[in-house]
Amino acid sequence: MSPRSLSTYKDKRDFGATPEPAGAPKRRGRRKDPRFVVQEHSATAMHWDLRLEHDGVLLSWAVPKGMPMEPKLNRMAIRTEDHPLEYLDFEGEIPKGSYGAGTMRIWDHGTYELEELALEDGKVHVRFEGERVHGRYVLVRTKAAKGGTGSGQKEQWLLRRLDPADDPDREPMPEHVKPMLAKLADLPDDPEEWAFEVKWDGIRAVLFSEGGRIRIETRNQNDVTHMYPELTRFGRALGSHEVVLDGEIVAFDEAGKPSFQTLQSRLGLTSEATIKTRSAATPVRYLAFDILFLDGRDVRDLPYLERRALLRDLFEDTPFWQVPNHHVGDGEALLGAVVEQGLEGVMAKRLDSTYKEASRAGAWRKIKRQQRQEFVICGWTEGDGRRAGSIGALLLAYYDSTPAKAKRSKQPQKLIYAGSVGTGFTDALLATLHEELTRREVKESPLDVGAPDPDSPGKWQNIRARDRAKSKGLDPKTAAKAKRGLIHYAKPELVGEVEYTEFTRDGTLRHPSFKGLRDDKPATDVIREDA
DNA sequence: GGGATTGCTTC
DNA sequence: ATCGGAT
DNA sequence: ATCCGATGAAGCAATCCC
Repeated sequence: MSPRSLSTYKDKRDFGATPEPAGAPKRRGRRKDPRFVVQEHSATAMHWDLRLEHDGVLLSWAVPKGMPMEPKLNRMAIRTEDHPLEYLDFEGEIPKGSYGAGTMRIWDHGTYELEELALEDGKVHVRFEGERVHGRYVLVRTKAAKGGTGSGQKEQWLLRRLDPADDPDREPMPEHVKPMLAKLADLPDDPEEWAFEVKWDGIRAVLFSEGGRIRIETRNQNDVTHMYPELTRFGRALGSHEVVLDGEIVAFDEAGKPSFQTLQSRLGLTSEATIKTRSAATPVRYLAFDILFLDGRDVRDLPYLERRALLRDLFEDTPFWQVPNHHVGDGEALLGAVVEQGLEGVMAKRLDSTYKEASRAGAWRKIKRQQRQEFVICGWTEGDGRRAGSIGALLLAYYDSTPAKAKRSKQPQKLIYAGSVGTGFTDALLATLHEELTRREVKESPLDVGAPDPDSPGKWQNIRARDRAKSKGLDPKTAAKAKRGLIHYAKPELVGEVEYTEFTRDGTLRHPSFKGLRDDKPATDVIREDA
């Protein structure tokens, strides 16, 4: 790489195809201070190009993560070929197939003062006077590159800011965030104090973006960035902004409805190939509903509405990332629409609330569209831990037809398994249930369809018994046997009311919770009511 | 190789 | 996820 | 207000096992 010659620059380009300037080395004008430019270059990989006017050309480095804005932070910089001076003003689209194809935008420009320039020694000290960058910086060639052989090898440098950050109040971006939580509740009585959003049935995801690159964490701070390649380009859309967003990763079914079930084929993937095919078959969308950090400012202390305003202006919606709407005041209308469309529910957020990490204290509420109906109790699983000797969960079922219909069609009623419920009872109720069910215990399963079958494997067997068996030192085989004894059946006489969100594809209840025994309805009248 | 089981994560 | 109970 | 430990369904990955 020889300075003052643009041969490398020209060799790499076809000036019939690219809008980039052809240029030639120029003699220094009367200009006092040399100029510099930082261009944001969305090419194969997002990066920034730093160029310094010197000796009739632009000395150039590609900086993958952009200009460091605070001291002590090293950013990698790859020395690239000198560019012509005209490139100081270049902005535009480099067409596909050309060298450096992609969008080039001027991120900052200005003048700089040269304090030291020793390219041979791998050392450049400058003081930038730009719009975004001002201060002293140093570029140092790394030892690794120095020892490298061959002139064609790219030189690796480090770019570092020497002066304190321009903004003394600048805060570091948080590395992890525990998402704020919502309390299950009804619509607030003072709706004018609240904003309402759709509750999206996906997975909670905090998105960090820095230097055009994103990182996505689940609510438990698990890194799932690589599981959603279709979101990678969101980083480019955010450019050099440093941001932390809170939102939801959502998949949509054929009908265009958000569907957790659909999303599930995207969860827990590790194989690169599988991720690729699944992301193509079932792409997800990132719905950003909050912003927690922006360009050196922790905005979690701003009230909800102000955060929403920042968020709305941060990027343009695409099919892959969007800012879903919020509605101030009218929660009932939104809830009505949500129910009508079969969505999961509504979030209510206090207009004046700040973002409180991991807090479920009530500034956010979730109002869920719950289903509830009666089910026949057909048995139970034995409990564990403090439930030992009592009930773990109740086996639930419903009849496929009413007694009248069964009579007309001369088909006997069939009991259909509907999953089990293991929460919602007080200790007292648990005791009552245990007694009532024990009194009705039978050997054979009363279930006709989807019945838990101890002799064939199935997920219904997935009860905590295996854990208990293990803690007793039993081998897995014995544990498997052991758990067969942990299901008890009962005459299908008791009727209980259960709240749930929906039936799964397999016909069992999602998020079931027990609401109480009902004795005002004969068991044989219990049918599925949701469809 | 493939089915069953277990582990872990999401909700 | 939901829930009850303990802290 | 928060935490803890019971419990639910479902999917993928790793391992077990024949």
